[in-house]
Amino acid sequence: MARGGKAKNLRQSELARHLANNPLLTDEELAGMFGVSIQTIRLDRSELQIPELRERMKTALQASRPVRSLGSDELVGELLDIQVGHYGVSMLKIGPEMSFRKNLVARGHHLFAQANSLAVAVIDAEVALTGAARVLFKLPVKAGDLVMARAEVSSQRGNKTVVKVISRVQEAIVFEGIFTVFTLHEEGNQ
Amino acid sequence: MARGGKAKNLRQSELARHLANNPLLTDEELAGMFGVSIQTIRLDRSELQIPELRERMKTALQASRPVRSLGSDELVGELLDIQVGHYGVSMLKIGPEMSFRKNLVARGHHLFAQANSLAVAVIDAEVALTGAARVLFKLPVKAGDLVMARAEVSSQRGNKTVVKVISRVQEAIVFEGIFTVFTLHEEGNQ
DNA sequence: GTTATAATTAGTACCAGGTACTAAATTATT
DNA sequence: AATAATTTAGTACCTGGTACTAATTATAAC
Repeated sequence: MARGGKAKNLRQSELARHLANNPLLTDEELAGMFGVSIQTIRLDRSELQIPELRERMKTALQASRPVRSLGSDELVGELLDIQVGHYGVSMLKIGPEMSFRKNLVARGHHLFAQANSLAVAVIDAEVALTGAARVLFKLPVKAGDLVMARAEVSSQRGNKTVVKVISRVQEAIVFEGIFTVFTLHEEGNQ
Repeated sequence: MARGGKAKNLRQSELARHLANNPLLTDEELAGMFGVSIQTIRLDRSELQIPELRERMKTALQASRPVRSLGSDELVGELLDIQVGHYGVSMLKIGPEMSFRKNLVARGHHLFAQANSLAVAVIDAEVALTGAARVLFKLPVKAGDLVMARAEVSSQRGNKTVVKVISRVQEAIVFEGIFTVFTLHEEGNQ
């Protein structure tokens, strides 16, 4: 091949795609997949500014840890301020992985998760569970946005607490929710 | 040191703790931290059956990926059946990482995410966004449970569609939601 | 068909972070 | 002092690279 370099471009974009999906692929494996030499893969990577395996693993690990986008952790987002029993504030940075691919609008359940976990965190009890919620997605949130959620306990009777959460992106209200949370005193299972 | 080996035991348990918190530490760094030689660290690791850096990174990455408990994918759960515009069914297996550590009860937003993403998937449009939702968490769901969500389009006027979602664990209704979803025709950004 | 250039492949020296092994030195215990 | 546990040293080898130089092959343009 020469000047055109269509095969090269195609291979490189495929390569970038593969590595984005699976950062654990070695140059040798990639060379096998594309039927080219290891050196070619290394040239491709250097042209595409894609670092080596170990670096990719590191960044992939770091990306998967600190943001705690959703899933394993108790709180979704970063807790900025809290006064248990009264209010709490958390911040969530919307990443592209939290958004629809087509338009990069954040998927609703991420905003819900931030608000829900904040509402539960604000409750002054060992164990608290959401019993009901009413939510409004007032404006679309886009990847890159920083969502600030503020939860306030608005009433508390017995084991039933109502928490209001308002989430903003730069002053604009993007989400509102009213969460009814029930507290359980230990052994709160069934 | 000899028979007792208190210093050794202490160092080894500390080492295990450190590596659990941060799998990226090299033997050299660990040797520095504990003031011993690299060889000692390697002996410790082999006695503790702790693999080398690269392996640790791999397993840490895999642990953070495959479940996709929430985040990157378009649909939360596994799509079992769908008739776009009418109904959809999805299944979600609740893992311990989706639950509160204290009582292994699933955190509400996972059920919400399953229902929300299913409601959006069921809509017959390029782009659909949740505008509002009313949800009820009727029974606690525990780690290990298989949640079946069924979404049905209950009304459609203009760009506004109402979808009802009912989630069950073995016949028992654990979640109900009414989602108001708005469709956008391309370029649906702002 | 020849030629200039792009693209690919080969080869070498070097590096980090290891494994696996052998052997020596150190330290604690009795 | 003798013995056993522990630690350190040293060597050969491995993977998955970087960085560099040089040779080879393909292709478009003339």
